[in-house]
Amino acid sequence: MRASDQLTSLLRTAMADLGVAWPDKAVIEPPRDKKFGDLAANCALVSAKAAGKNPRELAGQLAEALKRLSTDIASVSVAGPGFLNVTFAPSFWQSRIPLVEEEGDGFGSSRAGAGVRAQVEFVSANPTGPLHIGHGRGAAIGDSLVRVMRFAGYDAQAEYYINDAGRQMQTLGRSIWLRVKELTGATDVAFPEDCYQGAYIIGIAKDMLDADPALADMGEDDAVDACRAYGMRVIMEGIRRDLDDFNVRMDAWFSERSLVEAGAVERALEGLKAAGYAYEEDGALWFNTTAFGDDKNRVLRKSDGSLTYFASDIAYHADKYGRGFHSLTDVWGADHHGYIPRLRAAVAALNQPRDSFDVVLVQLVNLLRDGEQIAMSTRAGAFESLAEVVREVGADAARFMFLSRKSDSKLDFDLSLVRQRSMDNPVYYVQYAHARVKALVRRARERGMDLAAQGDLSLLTAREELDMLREIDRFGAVVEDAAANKAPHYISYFLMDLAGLLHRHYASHQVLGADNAELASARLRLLRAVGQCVKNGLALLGVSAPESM
RNA sequence: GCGCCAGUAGCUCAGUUGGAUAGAGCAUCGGUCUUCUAAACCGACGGUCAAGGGUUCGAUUCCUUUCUGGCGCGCCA
Repeated sequence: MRASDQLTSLLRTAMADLGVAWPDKAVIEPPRDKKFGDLAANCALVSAKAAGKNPRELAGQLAEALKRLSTDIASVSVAGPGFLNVTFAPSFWQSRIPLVEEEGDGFGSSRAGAGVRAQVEFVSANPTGPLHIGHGRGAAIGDSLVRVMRFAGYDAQAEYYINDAGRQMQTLGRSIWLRVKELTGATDVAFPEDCYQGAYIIGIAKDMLDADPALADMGEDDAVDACRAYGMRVIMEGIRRDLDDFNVRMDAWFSERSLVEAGAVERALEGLKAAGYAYEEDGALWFNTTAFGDDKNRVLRKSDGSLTYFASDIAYHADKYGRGFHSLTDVWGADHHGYIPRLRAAVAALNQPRDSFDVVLVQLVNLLRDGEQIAMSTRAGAFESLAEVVREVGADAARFMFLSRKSDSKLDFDLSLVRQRSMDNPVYYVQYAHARVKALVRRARERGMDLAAQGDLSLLTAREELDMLREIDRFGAVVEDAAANKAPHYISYFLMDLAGLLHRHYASHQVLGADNAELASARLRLLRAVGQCVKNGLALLGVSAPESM
C-alpha cells in the first residue's frame, strides 16, 4: 500500500477510536518542505471544531495513536497550528522496490476508476485537409488522457468523429473539381475564396485525373460528387497515417453521415419535440437551450430545411450515451468554448447527469521558428502540418512539449527549441534517465554481476535514495489525479522530478562500483525500479523509453 | 456590451482542489569527468503571485471590483 493510503487508513482508525468523524477536507500529502517529514496531515486542523477540541490537542492524541498503531511510522510530530508531520521508517521505503519489481509495467496502475465506462472524443478534424499543429496538441492530450484513465482503472475509449455530412464536404468536392478543370487547361476557372486553397487540393485533383482522364468530361454534379468522395477518402487516409505516426491510437472512427442516414438525427429532434424543448419559429426548428442556462436559443433545422451541426451533435452525443458510456469527454479547441452551454443543454435534455459530460479546452498553438511566428490557416492553405512538424522534431519531442503545459493556456511551440537536444527540451532529460538505467544494467551484465542478486535493501539509506523511493511511491496517486482532473501534464512534471532525482543520485553515488556487493545489488535494484517507473510514466505520455541514447 | 481562458523570477512555465519560508528549467555568474553515459551534477543570483478590497486560524488558490492580453458571441462550420 502507498504511504499516503497507509497513513490515511491509520488516521481513520485513530480518529474513529477517539470518536471523531473523518473530515471530507482531510488532505494527506507530502509537505512543501521536506524537513517536515514524509507526509503531512491536516485532519486535526479541519476537524478540531467539530470534535470540540483544540487542534493541537487533537493532533497530539492522534500522534500517540499513530505511533502505537504501526511500526512503519518512525516519528510523528505536531507542528504549527495542528499539522501532523509523519516520517516513515526507511524499511518502509525500501520495501517499495519489491513492489515495483512485482508489478512491472503495471506499477502505478490502480482501480480508482473501476466501473466507469468513459469515452474521450478528440481531434475530430473535418476531412477537408491535413492535420495541423493545433490538431496535434489536441491529439496528444486526448490520446494521453485515454492512456492515463485506463491506467487508473477506467474503461476508456478513444474516438474520432468524422464530419462527413456537412456542406463543407460539398465545398471540398467543388474545390477539387475546379482544380481538375484548371489542370485540363480551362482558362476561365475562377477559384472562389471559400474553397480550400491548399496545394494538397491540386495534388488530389492530379491523382484523380491520372486515374481517370474521363473525369473532365463528366457532368458537373456527378464530377463534384466523385471529387468529394475521393477527396474525403484520401484526406482521411492521410489523417489516420498522421495520427499513427504521432503515436495516437483511436478505438473508433464515427461517421456523422452514418448517423444522418440511420435517421438518428431526426429521432433526436423528435425526442426534443416530444419533451417540449423544441419549437418552430420563422420556418426553422429551435431548441430552447436557454431553459438550461444558454445565452440564446439555437437552431436545429434551418428554414431551408437543412440541419445544423448542433442537431447532429445532439444525436451523436445521444448515441454515445446509448452505447453505454456514462463519462463523456470532448477535447475541443478553445475557440469553440461558446459551444459548451448548448451542448450541456443537450445533455440535460437527454436526462443525463450534468457531470457526465466534460469538455477539455485546448488553447491555440503558436508555431514559431527561432522566435518568429509562423502563420497558419487551413483555408488560406498556409499552415504547418502536423506531419511536417513530427518529421522535423520527432513524435516524442512534440508530444512531450504538448503534454508539459496545462491544456488551457496558450502554447508557444518553437520548432528550433523543440528540435534542440537541450534542457529547453526536457523530453531528453527524462528519456536519458531511463537510458542511463538500461546502460547500467548492460554494464553490470558485462562485468558478470548477478542481476538476480537481492542485495541488502536496508543499506539504501542515502538521502538521494530515500528521495527516489518516496517519489516512486507517489506515482500511483499522480496518475489518479491526472485522470480525475483530466490533466495529463501532471505526469510530465512528475517525470521531470523523478528524472532529476535519478540524475542527482547517479552523480553522487557509484552503483556498480559501490563499496560492497550487497550495496551494489541493492542500488541496481533501486535504479531499475526507478527506471521502470520512468518507463511507465513515458508510456502514459505516448513517448518512447529508449534503451540507449 | 456580454461570456470563456490567461496574467507567478529577465524568458518559458508548474503549483496536486485553502496549508507552513511560492518552485523548476532556461538565461547569467562560479564550480564538478584517469571510476557505471558530462544529453549529467553542485552552488549563486533572481518575486509586491497584474492591482485594490473581502471571506478565515491561514489565500497564488475562494468571492468582488479594476487593468492587460487571447478567444468567442450567425438559420457558419
